[in-house]
Amino acid sequence: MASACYAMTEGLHVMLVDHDEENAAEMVDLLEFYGYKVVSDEYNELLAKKALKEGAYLFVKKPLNEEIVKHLWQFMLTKKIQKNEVRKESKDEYQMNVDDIDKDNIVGDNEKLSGEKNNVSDIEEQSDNIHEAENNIVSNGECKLRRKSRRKNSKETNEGESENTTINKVVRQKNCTKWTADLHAKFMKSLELLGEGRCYPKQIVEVMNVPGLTRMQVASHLQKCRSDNWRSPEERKYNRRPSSNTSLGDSQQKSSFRKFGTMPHFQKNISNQGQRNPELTFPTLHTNSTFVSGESSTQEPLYPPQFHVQPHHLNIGNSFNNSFSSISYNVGGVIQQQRGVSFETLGSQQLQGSIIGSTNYRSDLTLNNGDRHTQNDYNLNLNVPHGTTYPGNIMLSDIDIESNKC
DNA sequence: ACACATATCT
DNA sequence: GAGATATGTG
Repeated sequence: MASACYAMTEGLHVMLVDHDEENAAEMVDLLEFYGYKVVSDEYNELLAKKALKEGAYLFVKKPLNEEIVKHLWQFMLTKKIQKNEVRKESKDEYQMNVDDIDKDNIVGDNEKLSGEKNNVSDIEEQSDNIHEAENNIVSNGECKLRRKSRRKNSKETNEGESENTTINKVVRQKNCTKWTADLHAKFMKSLELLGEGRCYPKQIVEVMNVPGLTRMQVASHLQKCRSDNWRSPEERKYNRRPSSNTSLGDSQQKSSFRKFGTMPHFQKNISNQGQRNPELTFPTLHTNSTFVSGESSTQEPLYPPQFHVQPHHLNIGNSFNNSFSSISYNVGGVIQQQRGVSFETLGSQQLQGSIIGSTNYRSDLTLNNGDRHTQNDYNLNLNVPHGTTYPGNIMLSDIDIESNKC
């Protein structure tokens, strides 16, 4: 290899963006000559800016000369060290590494660079350790370890990044689903359609029919909603949950009601409600004006699907309408709901209109009509006008530029 | 093996 | 705090 620092460059990827195909081809040759993996893309300024925003280390203005290309790795390494130091909060080590890499000295210390490279592939090593552990354990933990391994493999497959295995092992940032108001509304609508006892993440995903949305994401969102007593994100934002509702802490409360695998049945929970341990009685939320329904004990609102977790929300009747109504009337930070309003008559269309009218909904959005969320719904909207001039056309990164970080 | 609920992490 | 990921369970 042409460079003495190949050990450092071989794991690096350079995204080359150049509208001049001839020049791009030359640059690819040059970069590859020095051991960089080149990810060549068509001229795409949006992608370029996005990559920088997402963490690309360098954006070099062309024309590139050989010296720049030859030592791109140093800039990347410096940035990586800095990033690691921020994590470790170890200023001493940081200074040592920076000192070791004399910026005036083009050729770095191969041994130290190799060590740094090992840091880059920490994840690979951890992965190997897992496999080692699996091989060594033959007891009851074997099944669990297998499962762990399977999950791991499955995850890698699902990420759909099989084309570039090197990037796969380094890049772990995932797309971060933004639960926008409309997406959440669609989520809630799905719950309504599924009905009590059928609100499982898998079913919800299917009903929502949002491309790219996974069961895990829905499950996570479901968990969030449940943990906050089925209040919409907007509602949660402006109406804090009373902290003095119970003598038990949240964790204790949750563990007290942990039931795995199956969802509770509506009737069963109603009949059991009066027999619950008084210590486990849940607070009522309607005193916080976030929700209004009949005030009698038999008409306490129910926030499905997890009745056993939120028994204090039980309501015999159209529970979902109540739940949705709560959302409708509390978005935008203003509680508009009035006591005594009957939500039994609120249909989904009313719900939809209410939400759209008070938030930033897209006017063309309709719930559960197969409306596709394009990639832009989940990725950054850079909104960069065509023709914007950028400082250069080569970026060096060790992250997945297609992913959004939380 | 799978999906779930919950805990924990980022 | 939101969302992703890990863990334990049925």
